[in-house]
Amino acid sequence: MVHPSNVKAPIPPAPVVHIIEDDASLRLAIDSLLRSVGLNTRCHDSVQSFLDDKPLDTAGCLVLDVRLPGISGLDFQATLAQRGIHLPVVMMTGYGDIPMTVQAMKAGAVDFLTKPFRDQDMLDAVSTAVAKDRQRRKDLQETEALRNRYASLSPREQQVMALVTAGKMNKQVAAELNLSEITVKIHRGAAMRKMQARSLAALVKMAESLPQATH
Amino acid sequence: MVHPSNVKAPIPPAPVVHIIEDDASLRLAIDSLLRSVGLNTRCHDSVQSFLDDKPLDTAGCLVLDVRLPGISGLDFQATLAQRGIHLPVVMMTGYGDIPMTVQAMKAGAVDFLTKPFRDQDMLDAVSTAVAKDRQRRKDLQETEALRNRYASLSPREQQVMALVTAGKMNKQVAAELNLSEITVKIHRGAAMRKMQARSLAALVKMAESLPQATH
DNA sequence: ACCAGGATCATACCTATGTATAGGCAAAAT
DNA sequence: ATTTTGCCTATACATAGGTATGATCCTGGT
Repeated sequence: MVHPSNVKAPIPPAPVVHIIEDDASLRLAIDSLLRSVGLNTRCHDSVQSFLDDKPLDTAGCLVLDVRLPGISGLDFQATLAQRGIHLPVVMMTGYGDIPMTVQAMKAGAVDFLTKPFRDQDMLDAVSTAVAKDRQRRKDLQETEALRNRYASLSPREQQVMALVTAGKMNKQVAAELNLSEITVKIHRGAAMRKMQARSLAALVKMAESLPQATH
Repeated sequence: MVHPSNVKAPIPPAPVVHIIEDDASLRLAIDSLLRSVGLNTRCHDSVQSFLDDKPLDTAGCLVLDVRLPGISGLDFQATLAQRGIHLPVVMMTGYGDIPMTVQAMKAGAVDFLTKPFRDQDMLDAVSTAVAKDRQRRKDLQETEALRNRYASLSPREQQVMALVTAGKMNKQVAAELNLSEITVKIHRGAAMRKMQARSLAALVKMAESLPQATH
């Protein structure tokens, strides 16, 4: 008999906190703090080390020093965005000033901690950041499934779906696309089937949440 | 003949910047700076003065000192939220620290300027804040019109609309509400008319954007 | 050469939806 | 007391939507 957890457990996704900090002792301190509350961690002494590693398939967050060898943590935020890495960032600093803080927060940092910080503050920030990433991934997963289904529609079916969800009647769609009404019905039915929409209302809602960017 | 601007001009909404700063000279400096670029302003030396005045019917923003007589600017942010005042806030400080900055930004401040700041920084922040408020008011206006129409529906019509926009067929709605199908059709038709929806798709979209909170 | 899939259309049939007309009932407003 | 309003129902008809069957045409790949 197999242990239940190997059979039906959804397996808690085990978030990974990526620590990027060049000071070894602080890095280790954060590492053991986070591990003490059951979080998985990956330690890096530079951004390059993180970029080479990047297991981005699991939820998590970044804990990032502002002052890093070679690049500022603030600039690195921009780099992350460019590369499509959307892990929430918890920023740390020893010698930060307010403009720096403002910039980091505007760029979407979850928190900005000044060294030395209290353990609890770090834990709270990481907890918030991880929750944020979980939510983001959940949303992403939902719309991705939708996109896949949408991509499986033939060009015509996509056209018909667009007009139908815009509120047009079959005959109007037919007129706009120079088709017979019966053909529109065929495409419409195929779109409903492929999109797994059991009602027009459901299809409209899907169409609504489709145009969302990749975040 | 009347001047064209008095006839068909949509009248630029004239945003108002509310300045709350107890230091008279700085207050005047900000006031003249903002007026120099054509913005309307209201000056206050305390939060009470602002709360007594509050012409909140026009778009605009708040320029707020962190240290104010009687209350901290940070606490005042919470007060504003409680009172349903959603003007974007540009925070200023002479002696701010990073935790303070983080808290203000988390609470939604548009920017956090350290005195002395450059004129251009203030102008940029105010410009962003005003644009934000314009967008918020625009969104609000749209959903408000929708809410009014929804409020004009009878309870039954609202029920029917909810089920119909959830994708149920008339007969299913009838079963759930213990009605005859024909009655559902009546309510459904009335809902479409009152909501000014020319198609089911339109009604579904309206239902989607209705539940939004007041921001 | 052959086949699969996409696109097109037709006939036929059934179901779903919309509206008009007409009536009954109860609560609230005038 | 009367009117209005919301709510409920029915019959009848018209339009819209959905699906099945069958067929033609084209294109890209085996």
